[in-house]
Formats: sequence, structure tokens, C-alpha cells
Amino acid sequence: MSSVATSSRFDLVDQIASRRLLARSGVVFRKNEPATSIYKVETGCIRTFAKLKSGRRADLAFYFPGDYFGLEARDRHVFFAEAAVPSAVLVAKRRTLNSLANKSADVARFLLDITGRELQRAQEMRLLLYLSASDRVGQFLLNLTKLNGGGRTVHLSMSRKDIADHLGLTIESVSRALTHLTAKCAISFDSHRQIRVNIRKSLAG
Amino acid sequence: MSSVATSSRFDLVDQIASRRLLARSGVVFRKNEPATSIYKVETGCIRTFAKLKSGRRADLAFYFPGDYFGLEARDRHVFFAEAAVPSAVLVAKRRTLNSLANKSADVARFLLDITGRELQRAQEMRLLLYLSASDRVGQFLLNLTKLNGGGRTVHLSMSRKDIADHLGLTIESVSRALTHLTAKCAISFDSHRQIRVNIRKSLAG
DNA sequence: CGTTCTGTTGAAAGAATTCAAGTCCGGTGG
DNA sequence: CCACCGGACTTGAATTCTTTCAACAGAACG
Repeated sequence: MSSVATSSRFDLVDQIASRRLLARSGVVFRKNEPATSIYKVETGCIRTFAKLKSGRRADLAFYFPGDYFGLEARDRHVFFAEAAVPSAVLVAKRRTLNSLANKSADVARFLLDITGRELQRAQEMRLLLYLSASDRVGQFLLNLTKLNGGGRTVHLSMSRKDIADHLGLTIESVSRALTHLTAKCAISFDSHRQIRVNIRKSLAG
Repeated sequence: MSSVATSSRFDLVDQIASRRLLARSGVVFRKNEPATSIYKVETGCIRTFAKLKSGRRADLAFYFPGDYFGLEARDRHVFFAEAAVPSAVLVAKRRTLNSLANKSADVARFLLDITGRELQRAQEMRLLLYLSASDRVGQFLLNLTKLNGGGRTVHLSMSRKDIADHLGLTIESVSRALTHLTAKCAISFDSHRQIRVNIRKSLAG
């Protein structure tokens, strides 16, 4: 959302980047790989995640067209990134960006902007994990409606498993939370992946 | 740790900042206040947190001397910041920093650096919340030993309540996790606030 | 039209919280 | 110096929430 505004103002990455196409589950980068680039989603959806010792996966974030990712890395990546659905990403070399930033305060400002935004987003997503199962799902849906410009309907481009891994729950708990919200008339289903939000307030928790 | 290295290379904030002294629980900034400055801890410990609708508090991070905070803000703060113990912080105006960054690529680079580092830290702390209660506490202790330069002893400058709010648990659960780790001989207590880590591996989870 | 994958639901087990005592510690005043 | 107080911490038992395991329903696809 906000990153779209930024990129329309300043499409630098589009200009210096190369394009990479990814099949579903295609790997953008792996943990511990050298972090040579930053990325922008063009089409599709990219997921960043960590593998827990328990075997479970923790989905840190989903990135949609216009979003930048791979910003947190120092010299090596700390997480994994892969395509949640077939996707296209723009890849911009850090070296190139840095040397541009050395010459142009606007470029530097831009990098700082998207990183700061990403930081804020990470903090807000972290707050989800302090809530109960139902509230996590409710808040998650609420966030999705905001991404969709505040409309009342949400299309879930991700599976229940993806939502569960993102929210630190099981698919069953996600499912139960959704039926619970339906029972409260807070949401209703058009289909398994298409949800209408009736009462915003009762999603908040 | 890493931020200390950065600041020793580049003590810009120290130069342009004013100092502010805070009593325990003294407020640095509140949610929704205009975000005019960024901050650096000089002495003591600063906590950033959110208030949940349930009445509970979610402690997002503890900042120690050398650490920068308040970086995630756009025009208004999204969280609260207060002193966990009596503290001194350096306050640098964003306007000043931004105009310096417009002239000096080093300053811009510095701001990007600390923001990127903070982003990575936020992501890593988020991962804690995907673990079980015992593992959260264990990993938390492990992180503290890293901050202390990798030593075997940890001094908890924060109360059980603070730890609980940070890890999204109750004080009772934190306490039980600690006794559980003690029973496994992973840690031992010198006092309630002084812990010795015996077996790193059994803290990991 | 079945096969398969995704999602839902139910019952039992497990994990964390709540509520209620109790213990330990540091500080204060006698 | 000791006794006592209050706050921080621990422990136990009952409750609540989430997961696990197992069975079922529904949509997608050949």
C-alpha cells in the first residue's frame, strides 16, 4: 500500500533491476546465502519464513506487488524467501543501490523509507502473536482488508496452512477461529477463499 | 552489540543530540505522538511496548546503552517508550538528521544501517513467539548471553513481569520455565536475578 | 465419476493461564 | 541486630485454550 505510493514516486528499483520469474515454491533466497540484492514483487506473492527446530515453519511475511523485501539482511540472509504462488520479482544489486545512494540523497532517502516502513510492519505483525487464536485470525483479516484499500471483502490468496504458519497456529485452530467468527456474524463466506467482513469491531478482539 | 560498533565509528547522534534524564517508568514517547526525534540509550534501559485490548502489555524490545530506538516511526509513534530503570537517553531531531543526510552519504548510510539492524532484530525477536513457553524463555536467556559478549552468566535487569510481557507469557509460566530449565541442569541460579548458563544446547529448544 | 487435496468438525490430550497459597528477599523501624 | 513488612517470585490445583489425532465434507481435477 504505502510502498506502492513510494514506488510510483520513485521507480528506481524498476530501472536498475533485472526480472526473475518464479514457479510456485520457487526459491528467491535461502538462509545463510550472501545477501547481494534487494527485491520488489512485480506479480504474485512472496513469502519469507524461518524453519523452526520443531519442524514447523514460521511465515514472517507475505509480500505483494509493489512491496520490497530482503531489506533486513546484513551480509547474509537470516531467513528464506520463496514464491507462495507463481510470481515475478525485480532484483536490484545492493552494490548498485549503495553507490547510487552515495551520489543521490534521494536514493538514500528512498532506501531508508522502505526499510523504516518494513520495520514498522514487522513490529505490527509481531503484535498479532500476543493475541489469542481467534483474535490473531480476526486481526489478520482486518489487516488484509486494509491492504485491499479498506473494502469489505477479502480474498485469501493463501491456504489455511499458510495462515496457520504465519499466525503461529495449526490449520485446525485457524479453521475453528473462522467458524467462530462466522457464528458471531463478524464475517461470512462467499467461498472458502473469499470472505466478507460484516462487523469490523468484532474482529479486533 | 553491533550498534555499539556502529556508534564508535560514527558518533553523530552524540554530537547533535540533547540529553534527557528519566526516572523509572519515565515516558520517552507515547503512541500517536508526533515522531520528531530518534533516540540513543546512554545509560539504563528503555522499553518499547504496546497496550493490548485485553489490558496486557506487549513489550516489544529492551534497549541498552549504545542502542538506537524510535526508528520505526513515520510521522507518528505507533508504540510507547519508557524507562525500565532510571536512564539517560540522547535525543536527535529527525529534521536535523535528515538535512545532514541530504548532504552526507555517510550520515544517510548510518541511518540506513541502524534501521536495517533494528529490522533484523525485530524479525528475530518475533521468532521467539512461535516457540513453546520453555523455549521462549530459554532462547531469551541465550540472546541475553550473546548481548553480554557470550559469557556464561546473565544478570536479569528486568523483573519476571517484564520478561513475561516481552515473551507473551504470564509471570507464572516464566517462573515454571525457569524451574524446568533448572531441573534439566541447563541453568542454575546464583540469585533470583543472576543466572548461570550450564548447557547452551538445552536452552535452544 | 471417482480421486485427491483442502478445509471442517469432534473427542481426547497437552500446554498455558488463572486463582490461591505459600516462600524468599530486601528494606525499615524498633 | 533482629523482627517484621511488602513486593517479587515460586508452587500447586483447577480451568481454559490450543493442539493432536481421527474422521468426515467439499471443491478441484483429471
